[in-house]
Amino acid sequence: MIHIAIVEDSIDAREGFRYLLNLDPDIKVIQAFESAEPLLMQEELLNNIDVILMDIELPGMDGIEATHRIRRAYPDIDILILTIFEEQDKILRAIHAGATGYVLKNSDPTELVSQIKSIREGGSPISPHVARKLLEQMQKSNDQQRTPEDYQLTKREIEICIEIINGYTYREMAEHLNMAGSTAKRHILNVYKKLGVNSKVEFMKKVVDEGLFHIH
Amino acid sequence: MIHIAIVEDSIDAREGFRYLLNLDPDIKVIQAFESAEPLLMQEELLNNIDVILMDIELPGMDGIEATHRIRRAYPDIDILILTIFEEQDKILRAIHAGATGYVLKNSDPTELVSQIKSIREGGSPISPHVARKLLEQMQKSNDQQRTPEDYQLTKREIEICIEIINGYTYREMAEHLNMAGSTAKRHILNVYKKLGVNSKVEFMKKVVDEGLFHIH
DNA sequence: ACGACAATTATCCGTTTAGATGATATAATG
DNA sequence: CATTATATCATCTAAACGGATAATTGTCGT
Repeated sequence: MIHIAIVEDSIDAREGFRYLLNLDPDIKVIQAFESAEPLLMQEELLNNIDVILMDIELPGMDGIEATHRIRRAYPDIDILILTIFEEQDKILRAIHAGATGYVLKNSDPTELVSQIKSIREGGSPISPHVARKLLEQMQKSNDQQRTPEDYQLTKREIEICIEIINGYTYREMAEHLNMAGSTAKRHILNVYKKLGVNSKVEFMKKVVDEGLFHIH
Repeated sequence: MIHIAIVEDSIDAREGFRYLLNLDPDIKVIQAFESAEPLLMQEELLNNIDVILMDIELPGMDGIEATHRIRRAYPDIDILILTIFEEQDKILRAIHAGATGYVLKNSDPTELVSQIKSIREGGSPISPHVARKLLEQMQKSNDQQRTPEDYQLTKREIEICIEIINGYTYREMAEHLNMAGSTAKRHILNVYKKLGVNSKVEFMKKVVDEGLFHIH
């Protein structure tokens, strides 16, 4: 039996979902809310539900913020975003807030039950248009990735780059790599020329922008 | 009419998909291949198909590499990965290679037609288990994000931080913000104390690591 | 053998930083 | 009212940095 709470400000949608879901013998809608705050205060309820259907636009706290708070306090609850919004911005924020799925309200409502069941089986239902936005986001960030080879950095220069990224001074990196400070500097300046930058900070920026060297 | 090519090494699966898809009046399977290389050489074919169903494990070039090459040369072709693999690694590589969708072979085969049609309508069908892996990936990297507020940076200090990130010197940022260079410095050093760093480079590293300030 | 490049070191110069110290003014807090 | 935090400016020092120039060594390919 899957226990469900609904947070949805439109009474029609709210009661529609409640009715639809209760038709399934494996699902029980415990309570439906028109805003997030009342749900957040029901501690004993939150300890006994499995899935929350969450709208984004709500009076008071929005569904993304609510998702964030609930997931932090009750990591076992799965939250399925159910909304009309398909802006990349909202989608990403919802996912970062910890949403388990993101379904558009214009989807086939009869599929909602199978989507909820799929959540309990370890899946994350995502409407195709939402998924497209996600993929585009992931592909975009990967578009103009560069590598040290693209700039024809030499072995030694690459070592130096890593030292810079780790915040060392000329002297320190020279010690680590067994060379004179002046040599370390020579290499760095060559790297600057090759990358077209003029300082460590610009260098760092370029490294981050282009994903040169995988930091962390 | 949606024109389709299939790349799938198992003859049973290949002919099964071909049969299944040809049942739909809006879909026509132009050709089915058992490996990627023959498809890549059919230039005139590639100029006339809309969607490719692509397996990952193939004799010779794998489906991910094939996806990469096709997408680079024919960006208008949508590629739907259709595979048994649900490892995060393969999923991510396929997406970075430019896949438009990623469906598991154990999905309901009768849904394949609607998934292909959803692609042509700008969607990206993704099996729920695959989507879960994607969301987990996106959420993981977002775990220990910090904000300027977490370090109680003041308005002025935040302005200074942005100047640093943009690579300006004390003097330059002082001009931009209408203050003396010494004041700019004063602020920076305060920021360093609050963040626990000792130089611009360490500052940059922290900003990158913790996602303080959204660069770009 | 020659040239091109990588790697190494050094020196000089002016600028920029980090760090310390001190001072003033204003707003918020207790 | 006293205290604290913020914002402002100045001065000083030592270290680090960016830029230019020059020289030596080894390797690789032509």
